[in-house]
Amino acid sequence: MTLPREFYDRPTLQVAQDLIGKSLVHVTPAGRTSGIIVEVEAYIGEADPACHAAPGRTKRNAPLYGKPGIAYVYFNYGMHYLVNAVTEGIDSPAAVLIRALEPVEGIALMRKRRARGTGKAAAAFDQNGLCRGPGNLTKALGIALAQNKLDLTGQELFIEAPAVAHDFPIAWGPRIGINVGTEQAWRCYVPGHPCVSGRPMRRLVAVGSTR
DNA sequence: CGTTCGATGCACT
DNA sequence: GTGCATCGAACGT
Repeated sequence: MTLPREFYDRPTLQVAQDLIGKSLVHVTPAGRTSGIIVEVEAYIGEADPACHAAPGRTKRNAPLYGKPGIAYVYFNYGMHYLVNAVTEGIDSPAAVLIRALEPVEGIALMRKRRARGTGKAAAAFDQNGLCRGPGNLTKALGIALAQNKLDLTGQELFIEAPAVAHDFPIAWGPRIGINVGTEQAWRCYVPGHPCVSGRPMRRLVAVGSTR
C-alpha cells in the first residue's frame, strides 16, 4: 500500500519516525529496486540552520516549499545525490532525509549500480552496505536529479507500507554530517541494524519502537 | 580502534 | 571564491 499524501502532511518528526520500517521503491526500465527504511533525519523550517530552507526560498530548495509527499533530490559534494520526502504544508518548508535502507528487491541491480564508475566488481559489495548512507542508497536505487520533485504517491518513486509491518526498535540522536543544528536529536534509526550508517553506538537520546 | 583528507561539481554570497 | 545533509582510503595510536 503506497503511503497517501496525508501521511506526509503532518509534523516532520512524526513522519520521520513513521517512515522507519516502510519501503522505498524505485521502478526504472532497468528493473525495480527497493529497501526497508532504517535511518532518517528531519530538517525542519527556515529556523533550522541545517535545513536547506534556512536561507529562505531559492531555486534549489523550491521543492521544500512544495506540497507534502513529493521528493526533494539534490546533488552534493560533487558526487552524491540525496533524497528527501517533503513534509508538512506548503507554508512550512521541511523534509525527511532518507539515510539508509535494508535492501529487499533488485539486489543484483543495486550491486551493478554501486560498482559503476568504480574499478570494483559488483560482487565485491556487501549486501548490508549497498544502501548504507544517503549517497550510497541513491546510487543503488538509481535516484538522481531526474527524480527531483517526483510525487511519492505515484508509480515511479514511492514509499509503501510492507505487507507485514515490522516491529523495529527506534532510537533518536543528533544528525550526522552537519556543522550547525547538531543540538537537535532529529536523526531517527533502528539501533544495531547492520544497514544503518555511522558508528554503531553514538550518543543515544531517546528510544521507542515502531509499534 | 581513532582521525584526516582527497575526490568532485554546483548553488549561493 | 566558499562550503557543503558524503564516502572510503590512508594514515596515526
